[in-house]
Amino acid sequence: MKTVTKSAVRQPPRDIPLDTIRRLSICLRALNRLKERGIATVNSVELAEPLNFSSEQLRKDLSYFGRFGKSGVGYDVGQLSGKIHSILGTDKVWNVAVLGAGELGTALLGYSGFEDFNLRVCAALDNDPRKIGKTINGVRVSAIAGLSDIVRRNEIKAAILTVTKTAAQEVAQKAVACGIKAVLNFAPVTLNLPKGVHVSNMDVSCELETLVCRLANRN
Amino acid sequence: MKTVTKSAVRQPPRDIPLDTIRRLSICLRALNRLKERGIATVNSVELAEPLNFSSEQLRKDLSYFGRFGKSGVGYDVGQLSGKIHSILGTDKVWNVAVLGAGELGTALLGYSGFEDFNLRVCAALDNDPRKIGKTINGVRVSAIAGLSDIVRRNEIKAAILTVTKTAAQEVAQKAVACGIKAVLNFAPVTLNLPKGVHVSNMDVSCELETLVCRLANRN
DNA sequence: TACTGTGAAGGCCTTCACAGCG
DNA sequence: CGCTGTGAAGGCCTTCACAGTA
Repeated sequence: MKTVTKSAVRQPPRDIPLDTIRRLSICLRALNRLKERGIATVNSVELAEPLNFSSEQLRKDLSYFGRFGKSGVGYDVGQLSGKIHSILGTDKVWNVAVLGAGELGTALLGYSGFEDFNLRVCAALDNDPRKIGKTINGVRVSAIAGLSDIVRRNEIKAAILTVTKTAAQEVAQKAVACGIKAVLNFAPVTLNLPKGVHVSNMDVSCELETLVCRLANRN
Repeated sequence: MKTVTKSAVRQPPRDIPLDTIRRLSICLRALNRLKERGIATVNSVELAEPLNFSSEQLRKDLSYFGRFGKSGVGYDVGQLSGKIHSILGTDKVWNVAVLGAGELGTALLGYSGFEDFNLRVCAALDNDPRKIGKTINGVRVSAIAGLSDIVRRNEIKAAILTVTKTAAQEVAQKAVACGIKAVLNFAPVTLNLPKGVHVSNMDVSCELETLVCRLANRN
């Protein structure tokens, strides 16, 4: 017999659109800002519109996971925030490694956006002897050879790849061999990694180019 | 009467999927790598598969703009590269400004991915007096007050926003007032800008969170 | 023969419209 | 009465399947 508490986060019946997860992440961030301002209740229009998506969209996204609102009222900010944390799996801290301690890696070690999601960059790796041993934003830079140990000790499952495009594929493979299951790739190359490893590309030049293309076509 | 040269890049009949443009950008980069290796001909399977999309997809993407291949053979690398350049509007150089000369802005001033698209970061702006006047990667940092002049002199239409989340909205608005028509936003906030201004979000924490979410749900 | 180009089919996500509920 | 939650409709993009071509 299956017992489900009324307010539990429902296990989604089928695959959730990737964009749903993205929108809920953005909502979570917005909810944190509302909390900081001491706002206790919000409805779907007030929440969604400043984030540039529709209230129906938001309600549909949430409906995959349960029923979190009050008819005629809206959502309790703290409660909804908690629910979305459960949905996203950020109710616990996730440790993350930065691979490549160049300028981009350094920037990410000081990035202010991770806190909303309980993401903690706890390791930085590089092969440049001049960087190894240095401490950047409180994180000590280690040789990539030590990755395996660091991954195990900190239970790291995800890495941010900020090495050069020449090194990216090789370092990514090494990371996967060390147990990394998800890679956020900043290098302007397409990684080819085993099935089951999740890759997301932060392709700066490609994204900028897409913007420019729209300008070029005046639309 | 409408005359169209056989090999011209066709004006697309309707709105092109955004992902089509993204895929063609990635193709262009791959074509450049093939050129460097001296490879003259490529077919749709050889081109698309290493980029993790299907050959049908690639052919469909291209078909919005014309017919560029040879049946039974494939595509001429140099020629296709040129066609995609026309499609993307990168057959001329586009100047871009970086708003915020912190670590992330600095990283982007040294980023190696822009060349494939004829994008040139030619200006860096910041309000920190300690940064103004410094030269980073050959680009002099100016005060944001000077943005309007710089935009006009260099015909800049697109900017990369790397200021803090607190300053992002204000700086973006200022940029739009100076004539910027497209913004690549790295700050972890949702910008609200006038209609007609193109915004693309490089949301590092949100994207990393989406990866982690997939791990958390073991799928 | 081998690969391109493309209508048609299919699938997935968003939008609509409204029933349900406090 | 106001706002949520959700089936149904609609639209857009991808995939399929194959006709066309050098």
